[in-house]
Amino acid sequence: MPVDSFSERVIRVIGKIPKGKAATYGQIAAMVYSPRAARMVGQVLRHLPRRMTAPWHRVINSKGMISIENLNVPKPEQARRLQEEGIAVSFRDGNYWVDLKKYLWNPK
DNA sequence: GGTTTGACCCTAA
DNA sequence: ATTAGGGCCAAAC
Repeated sequence: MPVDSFSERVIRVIGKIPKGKAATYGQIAAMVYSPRAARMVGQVLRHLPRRMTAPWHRVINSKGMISIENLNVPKPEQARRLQEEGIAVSFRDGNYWVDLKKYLWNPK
């Protein structure tokens, strides 16, 4: 029996993000019925196994910035993965940015 | 068990 | 417009 843990729900929701779109942490938190647990979403991804095929790279913060740093996965890799999906990523002030107006996932 | 910790977000100054 | 501070809540310790 699979446990209906917060982590499982988060991973499940991330798997639904369509290619070429991006979602924010807060957005995902809201979708798992814990609108204030945005930070937790990041905590889940922090412990994500490397073999995970889930599109974790489509998750960014509310400003459209890639928040990753000094973890097992470097920022440039996430930026490149997004670009490969057709998402424009710009580099500003030492960080990568995505235009949320264009690429934010609009779930139903 | 309690305490600490964040891939964050929102508000106020 | 930018910056600073506090809240959040589940997982890790």
